Amino acid sequence: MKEEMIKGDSKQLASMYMKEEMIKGERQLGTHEDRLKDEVIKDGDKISDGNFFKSLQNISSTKEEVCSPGPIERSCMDSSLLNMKAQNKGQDDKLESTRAEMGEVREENERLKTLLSRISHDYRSLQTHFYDVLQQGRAKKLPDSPATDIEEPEFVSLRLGTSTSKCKKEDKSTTSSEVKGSTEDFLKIKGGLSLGLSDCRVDANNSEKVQPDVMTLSPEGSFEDARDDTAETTEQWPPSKMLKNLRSVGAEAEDDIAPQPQVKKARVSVRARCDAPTMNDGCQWRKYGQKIAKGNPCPRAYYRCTVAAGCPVRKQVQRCADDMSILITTYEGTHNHPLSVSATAMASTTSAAASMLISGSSSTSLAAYPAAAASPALAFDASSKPPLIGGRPFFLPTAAAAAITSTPSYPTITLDLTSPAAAATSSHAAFSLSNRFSHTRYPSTGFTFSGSGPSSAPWPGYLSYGASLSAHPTSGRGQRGGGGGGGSAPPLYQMQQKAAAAPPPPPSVITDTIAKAITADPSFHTALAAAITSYVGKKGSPPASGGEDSKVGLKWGEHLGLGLTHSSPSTAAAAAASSSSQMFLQPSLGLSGSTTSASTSPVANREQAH
DNA sequence: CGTCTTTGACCTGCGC
DNA sequence: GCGCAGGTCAAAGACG
Repeated sequence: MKEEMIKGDSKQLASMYMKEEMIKGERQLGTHEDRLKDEVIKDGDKISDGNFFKSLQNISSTKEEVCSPGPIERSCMDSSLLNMKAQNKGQDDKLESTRAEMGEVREENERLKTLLSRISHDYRSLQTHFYDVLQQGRAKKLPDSPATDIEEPEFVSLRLGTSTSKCKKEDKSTTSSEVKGSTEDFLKIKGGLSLGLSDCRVDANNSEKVQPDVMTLSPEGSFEDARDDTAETTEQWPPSKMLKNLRSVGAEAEDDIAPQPQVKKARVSVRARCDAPTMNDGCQWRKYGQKIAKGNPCPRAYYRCTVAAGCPVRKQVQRCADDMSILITTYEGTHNHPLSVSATAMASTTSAAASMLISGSSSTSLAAYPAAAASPALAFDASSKPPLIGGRPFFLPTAAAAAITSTPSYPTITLDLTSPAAAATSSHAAFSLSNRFSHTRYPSTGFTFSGSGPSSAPWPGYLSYGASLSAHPTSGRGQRGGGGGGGSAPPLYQMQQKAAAAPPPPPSVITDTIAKAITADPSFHTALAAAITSYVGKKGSPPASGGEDSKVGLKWGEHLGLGLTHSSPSTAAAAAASSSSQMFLQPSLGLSGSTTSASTSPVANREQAH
């Protein structure tokens, strides 16, 4: 019995020993395999698709080496050899599955490559389309009228817009002729091309004298709209009272100007958290009035652009009744002078939004909705710098959310910088559209941009680009002495908005309306292309006009969010004046807002202006 | 002294 | 036509 027990024990011990050896072998094999796998992963980048399976074969051969018994352990391995072989079989199976997996990965990689190239192609197509539009616009303009006439009407257009100021300030040192001259230069340079929408409303009487030749890249009927807009600029700005004065004084040509019905203007409002009295948008402003608006205990301040004499651009600044930290800035009018970079950024941003809005209001049913609540709307006219597409750089500063609001007279688009994104330190802005906007014309790309900045994309899938918008303490005379615009002397671009009454329609209606507007608005596409170009340029290598290299394209494609996003109504307190029916396009604007940077200090600002 | 801000008055558009 | 609200003017004061 004992012997049997001993024999049995020895057998058990022997089998246990063998098992231990087997386990050792397995461990060795496993460890080595893991190591090899790690190596493969580490070197994954270096291993091309073609070499990858070679690598795998190497791994398996290495395994075989590991499995070959050594002389020392031969006695033990003999018995475990069979098990090891079985194990190897299992490993081979694993290897096969891994190979299959790798094949799938490779296929996916190919798909991604294809997708990337397609995105790149889409981008190029968009750019090409932009240039086409640009060329068409120029071609349209050139045959229209002789060169001499081309410039004059443009001037007249601008001059009329500022005629009052001019008349009023003629006795002052500032010469309108200077402004005119600079404007003329710009127009000469750019051929009067306006990428914005201009109000060119010309009545019968004026049409003879004033033939706005402003060319726009706005939608189909854009030219019509442009005329309307220009007229607005030229005839609307001089308040009727001023016109009266002019006439009484004996203004010659102006005598024929018939009283124009209130031309509706599109406005773009910017909501941003800002402790300073006003935001630094790069322009010089002079306060000319203040009023307590109904429904808001905070006074509304009225500013006039003083960068150039006679600049018709005005803005309203008012704090939000619900949240005093929110500053609502409203821009209106068209700059008739070059802008500084920062101002250009802001102008371009708002102009893009306004352009979108205008096209929508003119071609869609926005106007069909009666106004329910007045909101402090602001229209912003943009001038821009010429570096890139069609000589128009596009910066989307810090727009967080775009909202269409309705006012009795003005369609208003609101850029809400108070969204969570605004809290971010990012200075990039994102201007995005909900998927609803994209389904019509760009179903594949969705026209949703992906953020590029490290922290600028609170919403994945957004392209952020633009300049920073910061607050500056403009107390007292911080902005005194409005100098000229930036030294870069950008061409004159006009962007004016037409307005249409629009009440707070159901969000879906608004969304659809905007979708229509956007998808049917070439000007928006233009702005978009410009924005992209600007973005690309910002990435470091300012692309030569018309030639982004493939790298850029890929980069853009990399950031292109294909995922469609849908905006949700911002919870930010809407300005008391703002209608509750705001449709936010998608806040993603990192607003460095109240953070004052050296470059945005009043002093720097002034220097910049000079 | 020149420029800007303040602020009350005035003008205009709109709704009733 | 009247009243309301928004927008603008312009004299007075403040500031550098």
